[in-house]
Amino acid sequence: MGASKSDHFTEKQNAMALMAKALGHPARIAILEYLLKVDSCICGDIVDELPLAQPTISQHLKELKSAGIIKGSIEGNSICYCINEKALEKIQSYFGNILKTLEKKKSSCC
Amino acid sequence: MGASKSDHFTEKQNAMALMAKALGHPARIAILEYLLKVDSCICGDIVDELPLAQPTISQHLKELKSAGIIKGSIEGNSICYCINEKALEKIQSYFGNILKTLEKKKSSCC
DNA sequence: AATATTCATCGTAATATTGCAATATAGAAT
DNA sequence: ATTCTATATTGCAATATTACGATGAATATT
Repeated sequence: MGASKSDHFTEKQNAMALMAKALGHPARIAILEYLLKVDSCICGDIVDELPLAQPTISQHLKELKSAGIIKGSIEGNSICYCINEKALEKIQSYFGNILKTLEKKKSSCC
Repeated sequence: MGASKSDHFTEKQNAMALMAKALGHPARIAILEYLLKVDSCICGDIVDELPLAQPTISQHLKELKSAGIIKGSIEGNSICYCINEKALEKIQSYFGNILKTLEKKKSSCC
């Protein structure tokens, strides 16, 4: 196999999994952090920052974009990619809710 | 290939990617949510809750555990898995910091 | 002790991911 | 127009993931 049975889960579950998956690679985490460091838009090249070839980075950017983690596009000769705040806010609130629920329960086990 | 070049990235980046990757599948998100719903420990069977075969779920649990998202083990004839609060707190604070930095910058683009 | 129950592991097939070289594309600069 | 520069796309090889049937190990139940 290798294909996940996404039709059996809820929209929300699939959406969260998609974003998590996009962030499930150190290169893509590094890209996110670089986008954060270099103000919002990268008008330089990420390629020099990461130990990966240009096509590989381009692919990672594509994945991050299709997952909604980043947004933007090329503009002439320079990219204009930046972090999609809303996506991160969704992640933040998702885990925030889980943690809130966990604290309420305070069940002792494990 | 298919193997990620994790040695080129920082410990923190690899750690975050690992946790994100573990959550990058709807079944594992569903397991997390089920663990939350059923108090801390599942002493019943998740298998009946999810549309997946028992070996598959066992595998997903293993992955979640090795990523540190959940903890516990079997006890006699029943499992005792529960959410590892600390892992979720790490995720929460990671994205919290990013969002905080983003707000400070408030650069308009894209 | 024999059987049932519950979860883990093994083996394996189908598919996805990762990474790069080669190539394509598109705007900028000359 | 041609060349340069920066990014995307394609094609491919190596490896990882997902899923399940079959089997194994350990504890309960009878």
